[in-house]
Parts: sequence; structure tokens; C-alpha cells
Amino acid sequence: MQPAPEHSESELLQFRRAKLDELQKRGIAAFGGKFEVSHDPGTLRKNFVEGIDVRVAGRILSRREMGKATFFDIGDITGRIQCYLSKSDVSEEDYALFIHQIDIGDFVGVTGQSFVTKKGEPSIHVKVLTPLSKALRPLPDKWHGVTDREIKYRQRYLDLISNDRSREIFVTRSKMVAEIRNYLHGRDFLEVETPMMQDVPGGAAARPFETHFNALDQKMYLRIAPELYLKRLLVGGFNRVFELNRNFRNEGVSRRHNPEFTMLEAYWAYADFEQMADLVEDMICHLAEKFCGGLIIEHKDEEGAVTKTIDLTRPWKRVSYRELVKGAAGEDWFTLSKEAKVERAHSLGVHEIHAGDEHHELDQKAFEKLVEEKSFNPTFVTHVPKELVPLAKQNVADDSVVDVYELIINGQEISPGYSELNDPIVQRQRLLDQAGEETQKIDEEFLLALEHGMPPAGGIGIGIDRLIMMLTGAESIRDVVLFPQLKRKTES
RNA sequence: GCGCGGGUAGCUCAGCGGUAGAGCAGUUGGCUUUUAACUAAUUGGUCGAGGGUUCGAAUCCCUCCCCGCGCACCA
Repeated sequence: MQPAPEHSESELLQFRRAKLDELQKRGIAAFGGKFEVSHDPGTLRKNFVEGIDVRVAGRILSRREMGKATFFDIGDITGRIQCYLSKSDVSEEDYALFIHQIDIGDFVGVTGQSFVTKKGEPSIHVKVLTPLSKALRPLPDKWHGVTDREIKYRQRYLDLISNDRSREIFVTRSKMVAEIRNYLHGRDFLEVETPMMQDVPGGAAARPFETHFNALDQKMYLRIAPELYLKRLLVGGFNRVFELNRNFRNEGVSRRHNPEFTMLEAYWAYADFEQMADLVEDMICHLAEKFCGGLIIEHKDEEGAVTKTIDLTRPWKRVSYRELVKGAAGEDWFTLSKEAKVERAHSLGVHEIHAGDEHHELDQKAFEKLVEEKSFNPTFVTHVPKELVPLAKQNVADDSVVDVYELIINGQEISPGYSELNDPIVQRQRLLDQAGEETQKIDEEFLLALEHGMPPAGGIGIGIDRLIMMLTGAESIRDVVLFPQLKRKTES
């Protein structure tokens, strides 16, 4: 891509260009090549050993010039380490080169010895400094970093360079995702990849993104869920299987929604939703203990004050949907007329509710506003009305509800779990009932697979982004997604 | 899509009808254990874009663009 055309290049950029020219004039590779490193900057500082030879590379993040000597910090995603360069160690010419041609923001390699300064700072006494890459633009404010949300998201690299907190979140996310895979592999789940481009977008109720397959001249959709393919694998004999990857939903963006989001789905043959709840509870606690220092998760604001505390101590509450709604909206809620429900909701401060809706929609609205958004500690909501969940088994004792849980933590749904519906005849009818109102196509290939026999199974989905938000205390999904979707920035 | 808030130097922000400001970064110096180093001097702006009101607009009005928050759709 070409750099954006500018009326007149700012002085800042001109100086850096001039420095680049000077380096090249002297035959120094401004954009260097291989540099063998013995340590990463942050790793060296963490496991510091004094008096050893080291070769470390990184970006210059700050510097403190003191005449004939200079301290500077180099760093990367692992952290930073201080370097000390003295005029007496290098030639006058080289020292001047460092002062005048090397900037904060440049990548350099340092060769030298580890030592500790008077003030106790682990440092590298630099003997050779190797320019590795010239930065033609300056870094954000060294103290405040980038705070402009738009720059944070559009130029995430600047956020990562300058904000410790962002760096920590994304490193933690990566480790958590790896640990989730380990956890499932350790329980003999096989990871698979199923189509992201689908002919019939199924497995959830959501508007899909559309695309076109030129070679076949056919409309395709980005998947809204992998569920119907993973169930085909249950039919095929994969008795423990999972997929951890992206879903796409063509809907609004918000603090809790990114149109592409990461979902874990796992299916376990011969299990039921309660066994899946045990699995999820154990897995999330495992992550919290491994990465968050325990089961008490504190969310903090900018100043470090605790704004929210989530207690993951087991066992987690398991309560039926109706009990929760009754507890929040009144014991008589389910006996009320539509109008009475709306009136009751208004009196409880819920105004986004309309008498024109079906009863189950009114119930769901009351649930979302009065229960879900106010539940921070984990709650497995069980016995959910069947209208809301067409792919789960109906309860034997009460066929108006399904054998599922919906796990609520941090005021959001983090994970649903089902006893999966494996009766092809009932499944067809349930899909038809839903398709009627949503005008969705039926995935006949999926039903064909079910007709060949799918073992009874438990299944889960876990919204990974929201899970990471909950565990890291991020307030917005954009703080746990490296490159969140933003509107195209037009010339103006 | 609707409502509210925001967009000023590379970054963080102040200014809110009367000559465009500060800190950091940058530039030129001083300083060989500093760490938001210190210190002297100094450069840097189509005030998001376009239109209007006014003697005069970063500031008031209109339209548009982008970001954030809330609502709606949804996980």
C-alpha cells in the first residue's frame, strides 16, 4: 500500500527520512537482516542473571541521554529491558551515530553484558549496537500511550507497543485459547475444521453474511455456527469433537458484539447437558486458577479501583428459567396476561417490552433485563422454553422446556449447553416451526445425516471473546479482539 | 437505524466569538548509573470535511464523515 499522500510531510517525518538517508550514505543497513538473539527483552528481565553475555533485539521505547552515556529501553511483547551505552565503549563516531541517527521507535540489536545499575535496575551494558529497522514515524506518547479508541483499534500495533494492559490481555488470550485446546485434547476430544462457507446457514438464529461462489455460480453464506456440521461428525463416529474458530453474524456491533467472533463448540456422545455443564464449569475454573490467580475475578477501572468482583467458586448455581424469572418479576408472572406482563415490567424499570410480542418473547425480555444483565456470578439457567432452542431435546417430564443450560456470567450469556436433539422427525418439525417465522431454509443435508442415526450427545458452545472479557476484566469485546471491525474510513 | 458525547501539533489534552496553547515526542546544546532523567533554547497546526451567520469562527448554526456510550437486532 502506498503511504497516504500528504500536503507537506511533517517536519517529524522529514527528520526521520534524513536520518535514514544518512545511515544509508554511510553504508549501514537501515532495514537489517538476521540478528541472533540469546534472550527476549522481557524474558531476560524476568529471569535476570548478572554478568552474562547477551544478544537482545527490540524496539527502542525510551531513552535518557546523559552526555557521554545514554540509557535506553528496548522491548517487545515480552516486556522491556534497560540498556546502557557509554561513549568509552564505542568509537566517538558510533556514539554520535546513535545519538543523531537512531530514534525512539527504531529496532536495534544489542550485544553486551548483563549488569545491575546502582539503582538496582537489571540492564545490558552494550558493547555493540546494531541498527535493525528504522521507524519513519514516531511512537505515541511514552507515558499515556494511545488512548484514542479509534487509533487503538485501527492501528492496534501502536496500542500494543505503548499500552501494557492491552499487551497483557492479548498475551493472556492467546495462552487461554491454547489451554482450552489442551484441556479438551486431554479429555480425548478431537479438533476439527468444518465449512465457514455454507450453502444453508444453520445452527443459530442470526442474519448471515452473503457471498458468491463464482465457479459454481451460487450464493453462499458465511457460517453463523458450525453446529450442524459437527453433528454430522457425531453421525460419522467422532464421539468427542470440537471446533474453536470464527462465526460471522451480520448484525449490529456493540460493546458485546463483533460481527466475527470466536466460538468453541464441543460435542460429547452419550453425555447430556448436565455433564456438559460440569465440563464447562471445570474448564473455566481451570483457566481462572491457571491465569487469574484463583476463582475470584476482579474487574478494575483505569485507576485500579475494583469495579466488579466475580466469584467462580464451585459449585455454580443451577436454577430453572422459570424460577429465575419468577424470582425477579414476581411469583405470578407466568399467570399474567400480556398486558399485565408489560405493566409489571414497566414497574420494574424495563421499558423495552411490547404487548404485541408472544408470551415467550415477553418472558425472555424479562429474563434478559431482570436476570441476565444482573447476574455476575456464574449461573446455569436450566429448563429454557423450547421456542428459544430448536436444536435441543425436549424435557421428558415437561415438553414445553428443553434439556439445556445457558451459563450466565458477568451479565452476559457465556455458554449454552444442550442435550442434543437426535430424533430426525422431531428435529424436522422443530426447524419447520422456527423456519416459519424466520423464513430460514432447512438444511436437508443435516436432516439426511440425522436419519442415518446420531448418538445421544451433549453439546456446548462457549463465546470465547466474552469468556476472555470476563476473565481479564475487559469492558468491551474490542479490547479482546485484536482487529475489531470498524467502518471504512473515507477520505474527508 | 435512533438518542447522547467526542474529533485541536506525532501522542495526551486545554481553549469554546477577538493574533491557535501546554506537557511529552522532535531539533540544537550542557551533563558518564539514569528511569515520566535533569537542564537551556527552539521547531511544529488545512482546529474531522463542506457550507452558512458575523467586521471577525477552533468557538455559533446546517449538512456530511469517523469514533465512543446507550437503545434496537443478536452470542
